[in-house]
Amino acid sequence: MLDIKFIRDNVEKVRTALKNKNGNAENLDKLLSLDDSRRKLIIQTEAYRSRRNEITEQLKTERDESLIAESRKLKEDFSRLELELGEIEEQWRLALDEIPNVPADDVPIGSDETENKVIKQVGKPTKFKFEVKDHMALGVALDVIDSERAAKVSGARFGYKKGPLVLLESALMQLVYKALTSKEIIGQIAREVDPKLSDNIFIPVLPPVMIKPDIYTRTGRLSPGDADEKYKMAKDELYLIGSAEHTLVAMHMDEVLDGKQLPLRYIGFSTCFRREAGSYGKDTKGMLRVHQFDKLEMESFATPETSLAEHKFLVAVQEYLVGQLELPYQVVINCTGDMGKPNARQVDIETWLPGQNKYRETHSADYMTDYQARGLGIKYRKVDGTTEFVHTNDATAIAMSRIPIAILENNQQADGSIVVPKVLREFMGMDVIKK
RNA sequence: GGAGGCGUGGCCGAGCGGCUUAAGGCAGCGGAUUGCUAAUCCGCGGACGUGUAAAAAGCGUCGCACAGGUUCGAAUCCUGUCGCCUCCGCCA
Repeated sequence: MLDIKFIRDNVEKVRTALKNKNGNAENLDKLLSLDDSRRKLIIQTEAYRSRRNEITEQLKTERDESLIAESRKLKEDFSRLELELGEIEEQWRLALDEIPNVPADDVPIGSDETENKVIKQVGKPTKFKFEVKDHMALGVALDVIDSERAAKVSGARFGYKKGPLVLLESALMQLVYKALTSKEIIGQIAREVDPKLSDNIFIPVLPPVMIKPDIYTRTGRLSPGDADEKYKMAKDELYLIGSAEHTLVAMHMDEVLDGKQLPLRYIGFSTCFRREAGSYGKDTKGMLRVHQFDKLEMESFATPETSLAEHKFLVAVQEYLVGQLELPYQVVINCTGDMGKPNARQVDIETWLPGQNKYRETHSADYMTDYQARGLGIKYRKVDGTTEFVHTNDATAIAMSRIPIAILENNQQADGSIVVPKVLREFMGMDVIKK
């Protein structure tokens, strides 16, 4: 959430942000009116409490029936006020949660993904001397993808991945762990972004894949509007996470971190669950958009001074990984209408998919400033001894259904076999995937 | 799922109806003192409201897992919820 004081002092800025992010401007007016009521009620209830405390203080030394009567009377009167305050504060809180983060200055203004801006292209779309197949045609022929049986067992948008494809995913994981826990590699990538940036390695984490509703809300990732996108366990009041980010960022909630250990970087692996409720008819064939996939996600807690550089660093790590795999890609800065509610800035990496003859999103990097940290109560102790909210960043390292698809499609041969990227061969124990 | 125990500030830990303004200690930060370091002494630590151009000071309210209740008054008593620990049961 945003700081209410910031909202009060920057109403027009927040209003513009809300409009640019396709939010409802009425939410802000509602919040401001609730904020006004809330403050008035606080002043009233505090006056009552102050008087009650005075009475209590006097009654410490001697019993006085008239004071006791006054205190009783006060309680009757102000219990009604407190009830009202409680209701207003609840609505105030909900309204505050609905206000999105303010986009960074360089974020393009636009209403949907068509207005995202390509800021960089690396490599060229792969050329073939034969007719290109998509990952489903390749995967079925190689007997490494089976979505028909998955449909019988679990429904649409699921898949069985088999054989060398499983080894390929395992190899990708090992590549990520090896790179992200290497001081040399991380240090080098960091220095190229900003010479002052830390070379702290990423700590591997296997986080829970279920999360409590209130914690989910506090991450800024569960609004009434996007609840439809989440799977919920009916009996247990738990959601299945859509990304390891959700339980990684919440790992340090209500904590005060030691400023000296920042940036605190994690690489989390988890299965991700998405209902894809609003995507009927999109990417219906194949494994590009599925209900369940595995993903390695980077999460970083940094100081406000370094967080933007940290965001750019995470994009650089993504580029390093895609570069290692020798896949053609482009870097896109998302426009205001196509970024998440908690984001101040969002950069996507789109990898070339020959089967679709298009660049498709394989990575996303989210710069949240203190928006999530405020909701989750994550602070750090500064050198002067005071505390402040940390800034959070998250970014995809490798998303499993999509990068293997890119490898299958970009590295296909005329005979339907797949050349394994050089960096994965040692982990996979094979150079070519063939029937 | 059953039985018992326990949740106090960044950490440890006392308090078990008003003497608490949450003792004391550790760590951190600021200051004083000091050839340096160390030691010692003093002060500060959260949230909200008010205050301010903005801050700060000051003032007030809250804050002892969370939510209610009893009481003139609750960290302390009562109820519910959550979490952790021990044992039993189940289980990869």
